[in-house]
Amino acid sequence: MATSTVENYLKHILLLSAEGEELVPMGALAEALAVVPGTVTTMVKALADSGQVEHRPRQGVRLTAAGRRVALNVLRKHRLVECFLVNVLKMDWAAVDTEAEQLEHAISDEVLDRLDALLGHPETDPHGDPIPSRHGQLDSQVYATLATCVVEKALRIVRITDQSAEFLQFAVQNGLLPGETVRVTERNLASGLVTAKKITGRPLALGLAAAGKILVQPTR
Amino acid sequence: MATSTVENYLKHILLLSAEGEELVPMGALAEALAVVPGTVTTMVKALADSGQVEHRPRQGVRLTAAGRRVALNVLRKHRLVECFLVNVLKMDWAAVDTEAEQLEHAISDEVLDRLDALLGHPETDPHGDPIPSRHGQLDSQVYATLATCVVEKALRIVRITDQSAEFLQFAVQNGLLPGETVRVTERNLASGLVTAKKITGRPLALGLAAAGKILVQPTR
DNA sequence: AGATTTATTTTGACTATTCAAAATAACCGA
DNA sequence: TCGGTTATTTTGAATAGTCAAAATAAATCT
Ligand SMILES: [Mn+2]
Ligand SMILES: [Mn+2]
Ligand SMILES: [Mn+2]
Ligand SMILES: [Mn+2]
Repeated sequence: MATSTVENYLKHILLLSAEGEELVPMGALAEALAVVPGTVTTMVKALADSGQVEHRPRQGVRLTAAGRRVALNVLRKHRLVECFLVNVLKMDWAAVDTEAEQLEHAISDEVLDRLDALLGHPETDPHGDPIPSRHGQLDSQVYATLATCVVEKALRIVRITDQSAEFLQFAVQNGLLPGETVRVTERNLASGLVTAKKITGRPLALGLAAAGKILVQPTR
Repeated sequence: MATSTVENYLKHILLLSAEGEELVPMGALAEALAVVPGTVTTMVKALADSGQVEHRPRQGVRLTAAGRRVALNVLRKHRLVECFLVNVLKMDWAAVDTEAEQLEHAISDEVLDRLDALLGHPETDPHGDPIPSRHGQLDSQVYATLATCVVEKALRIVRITDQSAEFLQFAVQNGLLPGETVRVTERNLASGLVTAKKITGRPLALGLAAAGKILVQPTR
């Protein structure tokens, strides 16, 4: 029923509202969807009429329960498709987001379930992003990032939160992949510079913004 | 570039022009696409403007070389996706056409190539329909059907030319699948009745129209 | 408070795709 | 050759989604 435009709006509202409550500003949504703000206002009013979102004029949007259900299903498709593309078709880690952006609207729930089984019910996609369960549960654990973690401690990378091919390529080239172990050796808030080191490797310098996109966890 | 609407128009024109030359009547196209004839006239004129088809007013449409290239690529996607759904995901033979109808517009050429390799470069889809090659070659062999074949001779089913779930379910239930061997024991043009028999099985009666949808080949 | 900047909404217009219904052309039998 | 099907095209209108630019409200800064 929902067009792929509607699915994209709902998915991005979900993604931009980190956990549940918050109102997503219209401008942020416009930027995420690459449309002008006026377009978002128009569409959001339509989505509100169909009961998928709540629109607080001048403040932002938030998903209704119905809208959230749709959004989670689309997100589940997106991430499972990425798993399939990487694990089965051996596609480039950095390229699959673009592919999944289309496929998430084209696969049925039936295909979704079979893909899920084929892949062995994965819990995260290739970038470490959690896959919503078939019943709409989404892991919302908060992780430290290379910009906020303790210094001089070995940490496991769990997730890369930037889907752009450019950033992902940078990550691959420097071995910053989910599962790898790193240690921040230096962090200078003033200069905005973070230095990280993999167990076996030369020190790597990156800016605070980039460091903040790499989520880590204590190694157990 | 081409929207999925455009891709569907081109694909159906290809399908309706059996081999190359013939003009496809506007009405036939309208029926295949499940839109009213006026819509087809409008769209076909637009497709002609963009150089994908040639429109002979009051006579029909035909693909240009450019349009044919697009159509073959979509058809290749459709049929390879069907192979994937049946062979890898073990989906119902009768249901995959509907799924592929969407997926054919969502997968990239890159994914297409990898699927093709994963499947071992199949030559036909699960219904026996030939898969266009990566370079646009489409097998156009003409086969006999249960409505036209010689009587009392063992023949191998090579293809079922009706994508509807209804007909395909009927075919499965009676074991009329590509690869199976059948023999027409009786054919009465006047009554429009054909009786076929599998090696191991009771005689099966079907109408001429249905019989014409089952393509066969001499067993070698 | 008053002026300025910034975010959001409105307005008017455009593209793509579709339908209903009326107009027209082509074909066909008598 | 005329009148009646039948197929196709036209016309007018609708829906979904989008943009540019102007209007407005809210927030921020003297
Ligand atoms: Mn998408
Ligand atoms: Mn991802
Ligand atoms: Mn299609
Ligand atoms: Mn098929």
